[in-house]
Amino acid sequence: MPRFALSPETFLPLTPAVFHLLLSLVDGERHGYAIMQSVEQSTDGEMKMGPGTLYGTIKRLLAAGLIEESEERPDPELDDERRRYYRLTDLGQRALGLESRRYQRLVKLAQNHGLIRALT
Amino acid sequence: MPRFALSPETFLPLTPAVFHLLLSLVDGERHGYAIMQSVEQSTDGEMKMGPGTLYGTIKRLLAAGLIEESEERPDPELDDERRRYYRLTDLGQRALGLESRRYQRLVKLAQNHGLIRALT
DNA sequence: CTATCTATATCCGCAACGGATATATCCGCA
DNA sequence: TGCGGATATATCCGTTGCGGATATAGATAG
Repeated sequence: MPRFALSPETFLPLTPAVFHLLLSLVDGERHGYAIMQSVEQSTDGEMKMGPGTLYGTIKRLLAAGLIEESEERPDPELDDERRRYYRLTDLGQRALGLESRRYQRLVKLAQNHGLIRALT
Repeated sequence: MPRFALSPETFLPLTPAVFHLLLSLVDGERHGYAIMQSVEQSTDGEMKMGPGTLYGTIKRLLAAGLIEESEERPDPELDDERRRYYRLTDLGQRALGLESRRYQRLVKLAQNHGLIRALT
């Protein structure tokens, strides 16, 4: 936990790995391995996150205060004790929102220059 | 110049610095210092590219074949001999288009998760 | 009972970023 | 005409982050 609450702008731009990891937590808690699968699935296999990137990035995001570990466990029947669950902090949520808006402006720029068409 | 023409997909995802540099060349040739100013201006000062990032990135993009140096000089009256002009290669153009579309899909994802609103 | 998947974690080489520094030219202006 | 700030390119190098390889071990299916 950082001694001073940093403003989310200081983390921008996010690296692609960080962006995808945060995005995979936007709907609720997930454990590491599930994040890995979620990133690959939501990008149709385009983005693959190996264990080195995954756990290294988790560690950095914890230290930066963008995610935090959850103590809640699911039903013991469905649980796997090895798992460690993570969720977005308010700071992480805000950084993700800001970065998404940044992407949106870049898409607009690219459209204005004829690189891509607007979606119908 | 690479011995084998790589497909543009192999360069994805682009780093933010690379993306902005390529984007600033999409409308035509520019010299290094003008790229720096263009990036800052087109992002309303949000993205600032110092000389270390600028010239280091230019060197890497030349080696990768995404940009190339232009031999054409403007009117001698308007010219500054110190300048070195660069333009996108076909490969660079394609990589930029692919990355823009990738951003577009990510924006869509973020919208579906309520992180941002769709633009009118 | 054994192979494969799940799950976490660390190591470490490599690439990229980016501030600092250096050098020199261009240009407006006093 | 000469002074200073903006223009312009380039390198150096410390720090960060990526990402494949490797290790360990419990869960699961056949």
